[in-house]
Amino acid sequence: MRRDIFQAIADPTRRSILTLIAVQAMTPNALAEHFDSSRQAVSKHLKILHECELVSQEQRGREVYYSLEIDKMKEIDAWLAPFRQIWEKRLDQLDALLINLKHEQHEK
Amino acid sequence: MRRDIFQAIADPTRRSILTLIAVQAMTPNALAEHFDSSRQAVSKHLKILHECELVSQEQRGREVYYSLEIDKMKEIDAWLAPFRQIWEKRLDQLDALLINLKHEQHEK
DNA sequence: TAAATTTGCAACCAATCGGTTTCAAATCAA
DNA sequence: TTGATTTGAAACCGATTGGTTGCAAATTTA
Repeated sequence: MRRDIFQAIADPTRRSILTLIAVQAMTPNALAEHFDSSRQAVSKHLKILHECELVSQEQRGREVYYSLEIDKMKEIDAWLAPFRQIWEKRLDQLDALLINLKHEQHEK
Repeated sequence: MRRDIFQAIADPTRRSILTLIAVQAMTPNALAEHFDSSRQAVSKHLKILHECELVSQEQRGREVYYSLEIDKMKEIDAWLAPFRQIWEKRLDQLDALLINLKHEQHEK
C-alpha cells in the first residue's frame, strides 16, 4: 500500500486524531469517543497514520497508547517551505512599497 | 463535490503542478508535457485545484494560463502552525538542556 | 476459572479517484 | 472560409477509500 503523509492528512478524521494526540497519547477507544464513526474505523485510520510513521504505539497491558511523531510532521513543513518563501517575499515587497511611500510623503 | 486543500495536495501530480506554476503561470498543454498522463488528466487536476481556489485562471486568446494562489497555501501553513509550536518548543527545551550542560561543565 | 474489556484483522460494500477516449466549442492561422 | 490548435466536459473503467459487521487473540477483573 502506497502511503505518504499528504494522503494521510487528506482525511479530516485523521487530521483530528493528530490534533488530539498532539496534546497527550490516547488509546483507540478513547479516540473513538470523539467521532461519530465506529472504533474499528478509527483503528483503520490509526493503522494508516502508523504506516507512514506519523504516530507511534506504546503497549500498556491490553491498551495501546498512540502518540504523535512530531518529526514526521516536519516533512509537510519542508514541502511548504519554498511556497512560504514566496509569500514572505511578497510581504517584503509590500513592506518596501510602504517604506517607499513613506519616503515620498516625507519629501513633500 | 467535497473539495478541500488537503485532499487537493494529496495527489503527487497536483503537488507538482503547484510547484511548476509557482515559478510562472502555465497553460494546461505546457503543464501536461511534464507528466506521463494525458492533457485531459492534467485538466481534471487543474479543475480540482481551481475548485478549491489554489489556482486562478487567465484567459488569453484560446489559451488559459493557470497561476498559483499563494494566499490559499497559507491555509495549510495555518493548520501546521500549532504543530510547529510543538517542535519549536522541544527545540527550545533542547537548547535549555545544552546551556545547562555548558554551565555544569564550567563549574567543574 | 469464567466473564468482560481492549484491540486488530478480514470480508464486504457503496462512493470516490485518477485515468482513459471521444466529442464539441472557441480561437488562431493559412 | 477552411483547417489546425487549445481547451473543457462527458462517459466510462478499474482501483482505492472510508465505512460497516463479525470474529479472534490477549489482558484484566470478578
